[in-house]
Order: sequence, then structure tokens, then C-alpha cells
Amino acid sequence: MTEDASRKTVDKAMRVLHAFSSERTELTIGELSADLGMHKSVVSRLVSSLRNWRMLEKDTVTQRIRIGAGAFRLGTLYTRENHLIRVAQAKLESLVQQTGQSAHLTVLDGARVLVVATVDSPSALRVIMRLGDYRDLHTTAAGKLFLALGDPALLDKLFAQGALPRATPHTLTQRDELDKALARIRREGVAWNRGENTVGAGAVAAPIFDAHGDMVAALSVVYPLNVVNAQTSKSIADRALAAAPLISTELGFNG
Amino acid sequence: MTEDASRKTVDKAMRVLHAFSSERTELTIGELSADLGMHKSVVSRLVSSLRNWRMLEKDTVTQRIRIGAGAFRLGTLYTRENHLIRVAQAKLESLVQQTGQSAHLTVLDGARVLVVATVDSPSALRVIMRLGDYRDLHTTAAGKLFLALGDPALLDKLFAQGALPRATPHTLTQRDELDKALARIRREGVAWNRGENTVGAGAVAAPIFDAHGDMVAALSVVYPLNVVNAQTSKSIADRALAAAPLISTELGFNG
DNA sequence: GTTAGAGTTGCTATATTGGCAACAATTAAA
DNA sequence: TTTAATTGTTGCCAATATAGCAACTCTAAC
Repeated sequence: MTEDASRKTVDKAMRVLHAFSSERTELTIGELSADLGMHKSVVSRLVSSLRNWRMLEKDTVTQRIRIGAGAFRLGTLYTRENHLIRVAQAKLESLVQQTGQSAHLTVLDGARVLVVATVDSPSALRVIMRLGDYRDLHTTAAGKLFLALGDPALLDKLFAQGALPRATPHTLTQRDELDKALARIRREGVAWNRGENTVGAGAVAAPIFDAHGDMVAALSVVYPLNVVNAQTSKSIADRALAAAPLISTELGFNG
Repeated sequence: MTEDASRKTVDKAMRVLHAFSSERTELTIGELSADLGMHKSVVSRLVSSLRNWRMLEKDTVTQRIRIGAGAFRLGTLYTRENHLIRVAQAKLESLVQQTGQSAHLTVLDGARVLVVATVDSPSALRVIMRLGDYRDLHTTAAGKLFLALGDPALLDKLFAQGALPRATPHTLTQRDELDKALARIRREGVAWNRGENTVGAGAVAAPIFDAHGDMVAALSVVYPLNVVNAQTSKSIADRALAAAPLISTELGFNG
């Protein structure tokens, strides 16, 4: 048995950090201990360490624990210095200008997509996703793109967890519907979404590849379905499909 | 000797993460090992753990290591769910609208201020600080505010590290000049900066207090000195001084 | 094909950590 | 005000994870 390179104590500390989410923003030692199945003395000492590094902070009033400024600082390094995001930001902005709709950049994080850059539509009627938002792969255009063009193991991993959760009446939850959609995406090189994640919201997504030809991100434009007709959505797709390869090229891709 | 609550392995992992900065965005195992004085096998295994959690990622082309999407996700939790920032954001926006200048929210992180929320001036001639930026305490209005109204130990800690670095010809580097400035800040409840951090840039900062009456953040408006005369800067200060207590009140402060 | 440089891994002595129970601190109840 | 209950912290030491070494693998360069 080859030695496991993972440091168990680091894993525990990370489990503590990742116990926080949009739904659970403030926790106590006891709650963390119960959630993670760790002894409260262990959690207490981990939290103490993480607080020293300001990865966690304690609310001065409620005494509850939350994510701290240290984590924020690391997060800004990701956005500020990440080549992909820096390059994509400018393209997102011109896409929004051209289409009048909101544009996003997403990456794969585990079995979900993570929104890492956004430019909101100036229009009052718009679809908004926020930085740090997660979406299930099978419910979004970007996610289906990763399923179609990324690691093939991803699809099996998705179904291994059981039935796909339904987000709206239009969500594709069956393997065969999804397979058909993915085949079409592979043919066309672009992915569509019509109300599969949010009722009334549609999207089109184009893939971004790195120098190795691996898909590393998706560029998507999101819009309210009732203001975008078939022809307009086609023109939005064309613009997205024009912008994405420019980013890929800057990353060293030449396919 | 009372047991140290810090987990040494967690500290090492955090030292690895915090080895990255705006200046050093991509590192190798060898560089980390040299920077941190840790054995390369130790760094290798820590990095492996942190990569599993996507706190770090490896550039597919250069093979160098950088901050990953996991850190980004935690960072967004800080901004999205932090009560202070949520409350302050709206006030920053109206301050920018009123004054035409950029406004920022900063918190104390160690012996520096950290920019945690920004709204940029719409004007072409403006001063910009970016999210995640750090500034030395003695060179900024917000920093001097923390020195004047925060933990008194902070000032000694600052001078304990030796002479204060000079950022511009106007930087206050002597203890007596700084003491005089801080005394005035305590009297007036507001801090000024005239080219002490960046030549040609000025700022005014107002303090924000939590429910315990501790100063937790600074609200600052930053402007080019050559377009803001004495009278205008006074009116900017008045608006900042009006906005800050509103935020404090929302945090439960009633002083 | 050889060499140099960088990173990974099995091994084990050693240092760190987890769980316990006792304690402290805080809050609620009496 | 005292008591009880709840939550978090800490000393102790057995149990466990880790550091450092050296051998090895993997690239890249020559």
C-alpha cells in the first residue's frame, strides 16, 4: 500500500472551512463538531489555528464563527492573478455590450460548475448569477458543456450518485435525454439551456480550452427567455462562439 | 506550560497558502521549500493535500502552483455573507454618487489594512484600490484611523518593527509626527491623507464601530488632490462622517 | 543516450494529535 | 442571588501522523 500523500490534519482543517456555505454562514464549535463528526476538542483546536490565520473569525456579538479576511485575501489572489480570468473579463464585458445580456465565466469544481467571473447586463430585466455561485452540471448550459467535452468519467460520476435532482419541469433528469443533448453539443460545439435550471431563464455556453486542448472553462450568456427570440439567441450564440476561441488562443490553445 | 492550541500541521499548510501574493502568484515546490525553510518532501505532501481541496492548482502548461478555486469560493463567502460588507456596500455606492470619488471599506489585518469592498468613481480621473489590496497603516487615512482609535498596542507593534517605510515624500515616518496626527484624529473623529501613500492622491476616512464600540472597519473616500480643493474635501468628509455611523448603527452600535 | 534538476514516495524514529475528563465561562432557570 | 445547564477550552498521555532521509521516478536538456 503506497503512502497517502494527504496530510490528515490539513484535511480536517479543510473540512472545517468547507463546512461553511451560503446556507450555513455562521456556525458554533458544537455545530461544526456535530456536522463533521469530530470531537469538539479537535474542532476547537482547529478553529483556533484557523483563526490565527484569519481564515475564520468570531463575530464579536454573537460569538459565532464565520469565514475570515484571510480567506478573502486568498480568494482575491485567485481572481486577480489567474490568467484565465484576467483574459476572460474583457471578453465578458464586450459580450455584454454586444448582446445586452449578462455573461459569466464558470469552471468545474468537483461535480458542479463554479461562477468565477461575471458581468451583469445593464438592463433591468436580466438574469444574475453571483461570483461563487454553484450550479449542478445537468441543469446549466456550461455544465452540460463540461459533461460533453470534459473528462468522460464525469458523466458516470454524476449518475453514480443516483437520480439527478430536478430543478424545474424542464430539467433533464434521465440518462438518455441527457446523452442525446450531449451528443448534440459535441456536434455543434455549443450548449443551450431553456429553463432547465431556473424557470424563464435561458443560456448559451461556449467552451474554453487550454494549451493541452482540455476544456478548462465555459463562457456563457444568460438571458430571460421571454425577451429573446430564436433569431436573437442564435446571434448571441454566434458572438459567444466568436469570443471563446479568442480566450483559448490567449491560453496557448491552437486547435 | 499550557498546551498550544495551534495545530502545527495546519500552520504549515497556511504558511504554504500565504506564501502566495500579488508579487509571487505562481511558485514551484522547490521555491516554496526554500521560501518557507521546509523540506521539499513536506511541501510536496502539503501541496498535494491542498490541491485535493482545490485551495491550490497546478498550471497545466507551466506546471507551476497557484491559488485555486477552493480559495476563491471561500473568499466569496466572506464578501457575500459578511454583514458588515453587505451593509457597507450600499453606503459606498451612494457616497460615490454624492462625491463623484471612489469609496472603499477596509479592515485591519495584522499590521496592515485590507480593502474588502470598493466602489470606483465613474470619472476617468480617479484613484483606484482593488479588492484584496493591502496598505501600510501609517500611509493611509484608514490605517491612521485604526492606529488612533483601535487597540493601543497596535502603535507599539508598528514601531517595534523598526523605522516606518517611506512611501512618498509626505509619508509620516517619525513617531512624534505620527503621534501628533493621531491626536488630531482622536479629536476630530476623522482621518486625512494628503499624498502620504501615493503622490497626488488624498483621502478621508471615517470609523465604523461594532456593537461593543470597537472599531472594526474604516470607510474612506479617495480622490486626486489636484481636482479636490479644501472646501470640496470638507464636504466629502462630512458625507463620509454621515454615512459611517449609519453602518455602525446597523451593526448594533449605539454610542 | 546520458545527465541534471525537480518532485514523489517507502520507511521509521520522533513529534504531533485525539479523546477523555476536568475545568472554565457563559447563559438560563429557579 | 444561587443553581443548573450548556458550550467551549485545556492538561494529560496513549495512539497516530508526520519529518526527514535516501532511493526513486519523471521530465527536459544536451
